[in-house]
Parts: sequence; C-alpha cells; structure tokens
Amino acid sequence: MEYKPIRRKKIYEQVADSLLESLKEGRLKPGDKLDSVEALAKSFDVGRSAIREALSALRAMGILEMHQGEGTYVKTFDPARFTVPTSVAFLMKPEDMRELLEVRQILEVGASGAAALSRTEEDLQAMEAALFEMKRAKGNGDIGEQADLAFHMALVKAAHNQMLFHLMQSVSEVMMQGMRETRKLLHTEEGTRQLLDQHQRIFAAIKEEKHEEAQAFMVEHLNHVRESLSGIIS
Amino acid sequence: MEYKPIRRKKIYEQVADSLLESLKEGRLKPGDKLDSVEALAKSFDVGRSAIREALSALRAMGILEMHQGEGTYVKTFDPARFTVPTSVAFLMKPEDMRELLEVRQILEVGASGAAALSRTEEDLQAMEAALFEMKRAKGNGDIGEQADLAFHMALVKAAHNQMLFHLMQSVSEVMMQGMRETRKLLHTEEGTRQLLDQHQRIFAAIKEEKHEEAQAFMVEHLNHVRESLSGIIS
DNA sequence: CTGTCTAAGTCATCAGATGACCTTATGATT
DNA sequence: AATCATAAGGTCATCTGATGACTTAGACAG
Repeated sequence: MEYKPIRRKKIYEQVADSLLESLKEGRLKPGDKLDSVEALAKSFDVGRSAIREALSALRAMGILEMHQGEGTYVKTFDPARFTVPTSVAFLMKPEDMRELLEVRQILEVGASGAAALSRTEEDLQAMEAALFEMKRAKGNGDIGEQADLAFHMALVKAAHNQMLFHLMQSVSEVMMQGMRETRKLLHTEEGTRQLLDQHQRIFAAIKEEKHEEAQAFMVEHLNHVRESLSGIIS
Repeated sequence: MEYKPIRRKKIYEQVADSLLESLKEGRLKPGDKLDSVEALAKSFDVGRSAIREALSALRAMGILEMHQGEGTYVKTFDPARFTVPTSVAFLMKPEDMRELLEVRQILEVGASGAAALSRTEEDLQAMEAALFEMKRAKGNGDIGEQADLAFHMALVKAAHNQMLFHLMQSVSEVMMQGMRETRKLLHTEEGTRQLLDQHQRIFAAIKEEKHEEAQAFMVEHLNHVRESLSGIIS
C-alpha cells in the first residue's frame, strides 16, 4: 500500500519555494534587490519570522546575500559555489571514504587530461614549485603533505575549469577532514621519494601535452596512494 | 594597503559555528537529540530567534533535522547528500555551461570505467532496457531523451558508488535545467540512430568488462554530444 | 490488553520593540 | 567648489511574549 506523505509544508518552505520560482521564471534576476522583510511579510501575508527563515535558507544555499541595514540581494552565479558540502565530512564512515577516494580519483584523472591540454607556462611553474618544495621536505610529514597538496591543486588549476577546480577542492577538503592523521603516514622518507617520482612523471606528461600519458600516470599514482591507505582506513 | 575585514560575526553564525564545532569534536553525534530551542537559547544566552536561525542554516546544510513537536536531531551521513547545489542552475551563463559539460564528461567517463569493473547482471539489464526504449523512440524527442537519460543513469548506477551516483545525478540536473529546450534537438531521427549506436558500443564494452574500451567509447560519445551542442549553447 | 484522552514538551509562527548598520540628503566648514 | 559632520530614513539583527500545531508518553476506562 502507498500513502501520500502527510507532512504539511512549513510556511518558510513555501515562501522559499515561491522565491525560487520567481528566480526560475526570471521575475528575479541576479543582482536584484528583494523587497524588505516587512514588505515581503505583508505580500505573502505571513509573519516576518517566516520570511526570515526562508531567506536564511536561501542564503545558506548561496542564492541570496543579506546585508544588514541595506537589504537582501540575489547573488550572481559563481563557479566557486560549485562544490560538495564539506561540513559533513566528520559524519563519514570508512566505507564512505572508499567511495570518496574513487570519486577523487575520477576527478583528478580527468583533470590531468584536461591540464595536459590547457596548461600554460604559469601553471607549469606553479607545479614545478610544488615539486621543488616536496623534494626539500624529505620525510618531513607536514611540509611534504603541504607540497603534495599544492601540486595537486596546481594541477587541477591548470585544467582551467573553475567548476572542476572548486569541486575538486571541496572533495579534497572532505577527504582531509575524514582522514586527518593518516595522511602524513605517506610522507616517510621512502614514501616521499616514491610520491615525488610519480608526481614528476605526471608533470612531465602534462608539460609535453601528452594527455593520455598524464592520465595513465595519475591513475598509477592514485592507485598507489589508495593501496597505501587501504590498510589504514579500513 | 590591506585592511582586515570588519564584518562582525552575526550571532546565529557564531551559534552555528559552535554547534559544528561540537559535532567535529564528537560532543554531538549523528542521531543525537539537541536541547530544545529554549534550552539552547538559555545556554548560549541569546534569543530564541538567533538559535532558530542557526538551526535553520544547519538544516539547510543537511546536518540537522527539525521535527515539529518532537525536537531537533543530528542527521546521519547519507551519500545522497553528496551533491552539488542544483538550485543555482538557472543562474548559469553559457560559459559556465561549457565548464559543466567538461565536468560531466570527466565524471561519466570515470563512471564508465568503474561500471565495466563492477556491473552486475541486474545493471546490464537496466541498461539494456534503456537501450530498447531508445530504439523504440525513433525520433520522438521526448521519449528518446528520457531513454537517453535512463541509460546514463543506469550506467552510473552500475559503478556501484553512491557518492558518484548522486554527484553525477545532481550535475545532470543542473545541466538539464540550464539547457531545457536544446536537449531535445539531439533526438532527431538521425540523431537518435547515432546516439543509439554509441550507447550500444559503450554497453558492449561494459558488458565484456573492458573498462578502457568503455571509457574510450564514452569519451567519443560525449565529444560527439558536445560538438552537437556547441553550436547551440554558445 | 486495547483504545482513548490528557498533559507535557517542543517546534512553528506571529507581532511588537529595540538596536545596529548603511545610504543619502542636508548643511556647515574650509 | 570640495570636504566633512550630522541627521533622517530604510533595513536587517535580535529579543521577547504569546499562541497554535504537533508528537510522545502516560493515565485511564472498557
């Protein structure tokens, strides 16, 4: 048997939906200033609290900005908002982690390919700087980890796709939060050497614009990382 | 010259941060029931509104659930929440669209590879059913599009990675919203035939567990789609 | 044991009041 | 004329008291 969900719609949800509707239909455009809370309350014929909760929700979604003393505005789209929610990282279980690692691998392999085709001289310099740092770290977990991260970020940046960049960044953040301590374990003296080696191969491929090769090396690299981690996170 | 940002923290932000902190440090765990709004207001020594706004924000982030008459609870992590915000789709510009298409391609190519390795008989059946539907559509834009989507979703599902699935789903949704009408244009009589052909090749590769082949065909397929679209969305 | 009713706890919402903050207009100062 | 200080108006931020809606659990009658 099927029953329809009872759940009455909360007023603030209705208000939020209505505003979203206005956005979709173009009655509200990015940059527009909304009516004041009081005006909206009168228009919708609800209390101000309900309006505020609706606006809060939309603000949390990144659709609105509220400026005290000034008004409420519709934000313009910003690829930086193209992210995955990072605040839930600490709720993840080890099995979630495995899925996350796979997602990251997919994104990063794709990014490698794109980077090989789009990278500029500047991008190459950034990556090279990270490699240099990594070389210098030599077993120092903290520095090595920093440099490692910097390399990956420079790589993703070289793909020149902001959405991809921000998506990747948030995925990384979730991963870091979820792993904390375990990461450093990779950066032993021997570990760093291996990682550096892999990074350099990837870098070389990107430099020479060989995108398939770059992807292949990245796959190899991340497989290696996953293997190293698999004993730890499970 | 540099100036530090003035912006005083709003009370509800401080409250929200504090609660997040508690979560990170394990003082609050998934499933826990929070104190009542009144109690929290007294604890933090702020008004109830501030508490409610903080809770609203956390709810919007998917971290809390508020049940009228019952209480407020910490949600458990659900891979379904591993999505990109879809509500901003209609704010996207054509250039954003291009980036989005690339992200989708990366995800889906990765998914193809994973699907080739993880697919079950059941997955294959679902994909085959979609192909059958597509064959039947023959130029009917609506049905063809539906079947097309169904195929891609079945494929991503076959990768057996829930995060990937939900991420892909939300990315698709954003894309659809942003394109609306233009999508159907692919499903002309000739167009459907070509797409069907490409899908079948991908399907075959996945069926035979040839993951590199599956990826290659998917790349080809999506390149074809992108080319077809490029004239339209630019 | 079962179903009904009631009470307590809690969220949802409203409305009034006050403070904080930003913008703009006005007028004084240089 | 340009600059600064002040005041006024609009708006968000917050507190508070009140009321309604809803859920759960316990009391109670059959």
